Amino acid sequence: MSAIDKYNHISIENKWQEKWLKEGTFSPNIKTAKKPFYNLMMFPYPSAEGLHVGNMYAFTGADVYGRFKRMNGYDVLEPIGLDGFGIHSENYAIKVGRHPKEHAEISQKNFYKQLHMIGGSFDWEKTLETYDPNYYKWTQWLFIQMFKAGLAYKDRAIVNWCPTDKTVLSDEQVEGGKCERCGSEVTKRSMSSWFFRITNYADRLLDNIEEIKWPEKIKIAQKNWIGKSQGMIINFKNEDGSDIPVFTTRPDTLNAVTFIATSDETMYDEKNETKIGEFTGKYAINPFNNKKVPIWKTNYVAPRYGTGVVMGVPAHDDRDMDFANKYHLDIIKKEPDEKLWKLIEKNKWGKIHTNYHLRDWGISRQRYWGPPIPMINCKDCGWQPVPESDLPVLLPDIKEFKPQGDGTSPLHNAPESWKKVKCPKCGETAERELDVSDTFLDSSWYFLAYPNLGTEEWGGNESPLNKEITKKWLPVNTYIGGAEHAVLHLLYARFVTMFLKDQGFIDFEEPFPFLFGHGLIIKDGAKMSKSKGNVVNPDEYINKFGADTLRTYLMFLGPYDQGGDFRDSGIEGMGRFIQRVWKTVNDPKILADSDRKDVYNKLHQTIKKITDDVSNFKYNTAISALMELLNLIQDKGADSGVLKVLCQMLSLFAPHITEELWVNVLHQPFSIHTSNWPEHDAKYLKVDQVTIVVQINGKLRSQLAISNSQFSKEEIESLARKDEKVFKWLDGKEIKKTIFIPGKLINFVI
RNA sequence: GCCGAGGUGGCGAAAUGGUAUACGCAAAGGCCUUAAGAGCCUUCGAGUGCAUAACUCAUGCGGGUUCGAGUCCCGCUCUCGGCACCA
Repeated sequence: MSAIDKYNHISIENKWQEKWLKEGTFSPNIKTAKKPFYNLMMFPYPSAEGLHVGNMYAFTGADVYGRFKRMNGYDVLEPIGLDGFGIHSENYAIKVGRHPKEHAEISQKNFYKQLHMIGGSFDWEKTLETYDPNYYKWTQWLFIQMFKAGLAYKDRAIVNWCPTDKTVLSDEQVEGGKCERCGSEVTKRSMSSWFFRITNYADRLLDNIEEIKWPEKIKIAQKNWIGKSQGMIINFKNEDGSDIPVFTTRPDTLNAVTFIATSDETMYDEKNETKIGEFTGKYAINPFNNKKVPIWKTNYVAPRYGTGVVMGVPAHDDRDMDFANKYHLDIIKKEPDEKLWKLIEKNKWGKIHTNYHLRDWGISRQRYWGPPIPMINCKDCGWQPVPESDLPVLLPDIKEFKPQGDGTSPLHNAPESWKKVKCPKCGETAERELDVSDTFLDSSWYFLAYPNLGTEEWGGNESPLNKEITKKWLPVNTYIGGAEHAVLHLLYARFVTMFLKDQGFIDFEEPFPFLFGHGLIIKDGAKMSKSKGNVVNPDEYINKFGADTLRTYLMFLGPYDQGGDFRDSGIEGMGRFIQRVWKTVNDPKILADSDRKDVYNKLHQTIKKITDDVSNFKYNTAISALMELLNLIQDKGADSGVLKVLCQMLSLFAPHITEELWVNVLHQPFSIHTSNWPEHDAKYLKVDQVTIVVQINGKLRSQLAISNSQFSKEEIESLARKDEKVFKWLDGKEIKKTIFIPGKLINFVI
């Protein structure tokens, strides 16, 4: 390598990160931006170990896109912050014996340090943390708006209870009967909790799915979760004449009902496929034919779906059939009758009803590390919201913050002076709500906050949203994240956005019209997990190879929407590529007179390909095109114009080394990241030397090198027939048909 | 069970219905070096073959459409994700 030094990533990456920060290179002017483009990656929660390579994969893929838009003339806002409130952070703090507040400070420092190291084009003037009182003031404000609109209510209900985290969970936070955070078996408990009426928005949440550009699988997951099903509620009669309402999507099978199955909260088991039942000794009367059918208590009817009672139709439902077989109940084989629908309505035996799987969002958490729910209970006036001018309700700094386990919140340990408060309505002594709100409420609106940080509104009391700025920057242009939030964050954020629109605070109702779901990074063919000991820590690799190499490698692994397999040997190869770029651009010999024509053709093909690929998030093929270009440059030489464009294209993936080359080797004005994205010149794409493929019956038999791609079918055919290899195949055979595709191939059918 | 994404060299992967295996990794041989490392050059789907001649066979399996199928259609199968007694 002689005269040219090996690239030293440590000093150079640091140097440019500091320079970008100092110059505000990636901080658009929120007020005056002409072409605003909001490029957002899903909010990270700072985990115990710090930034995970999976986070880095997500952020880098989003960052590449943001850089591309910036170089195409957009004022790109790419903010980052921490979703640091919540059970996850709190549990870790408990584990290491720290107060959550103290732990948050430590992990914030570490997380932001790592986020600097990965070289994202973040706007460091626009960071936020959900545990910052300036932020959760508005989370509490949002709760109050919900309450004022009649969409927040407190009710005693059967709720999901996680015995390990010692708190209530929403339906969305229960996955296959287990807590989505800690994996413990979730139990049921009757408790008084706050709920948001997300079910009021079920139809809009469902209908709008058609209009948003999201990955199909995420859209389907939301549709299934909302679970709209149309049917009827039919009233069977008890023997005393009272109603037994039954929800069914198959009223046309009312003529084949042989029993009634009721749910039982204590018997119900989501995973148990063995049907258990108990005859109640009572009978119900079918309104259609006045037939008496037995009423059974069962474990297979979901208590919180429909009316919690099902009409048993063994002939048309496998579950009912299993049950009837087990307990020797009647089976009536009758054809379904469409006319029954009308008959039921006409005779008022029942009415048309739409049922949803979606249920109201349980917001209360019996934990410490969250925003206190801003409500006050007065024995005379009932529940009253905290006056908005009194927000935020600060989370009291208490020593006994651990979850209690008896269903009460740790805020019971707060001083009386905090718990007792004057009723905002009558002024008498009243009590604060002691639960905190769900972490997912914090993250349901954070994207609205970033552009509004620092505005007059943000510092005021009316609403955190400046109308003009919000209109300018929102909705989010590209939202990038994993599919694991399909029915959690993504559903809540849509709901909250719709609500704020209805309240007149914003004028759009879909927060993320475009969502790109990236794939999952695995290690050596297996999912990363602590127990397997194969978790990739990005710091190690950044120290060893540099952020540029790691970023480019992650984007090269495979298609961005499919994820990829992280292998140590692979990243070494990418390290070699980055070193080769350094060496090539620094090499004075590369500028020597050379076969420029081939290089220019390749360059312009590459510009076109990379522009197309990056527009479509096909980063892996964009990088391979850059490798091909570099290979050709090494082979044939290049002028500085070619080298500049090479650096610009690579800068999306490897921002530091390319800045260094741009400024200090190619002597271009700072910064490469705000330079204009290159455009391809069509004249270089016209290839004057083409290869025509000659096929016999669709099989490749020969190739013709042709200097003019405009040759006619006749000219090509005669050239092909003269070809020795082709002649051998055609000799003595009758040509039935000739297929010709200009500039590409000719196929003789014999 | 339902829904979604997939199955291509030793490996990660690429291919608007038109040259399958680009790009990279690993491997082998060579150059350089006192040596090692780094770097550079060459080879690299399987088979027959002296061959860098020619041919045959290969994109999970079986059919089909087409001059031509990894790509489109039908039927299987396996893997990975998500949902699930939702009536």
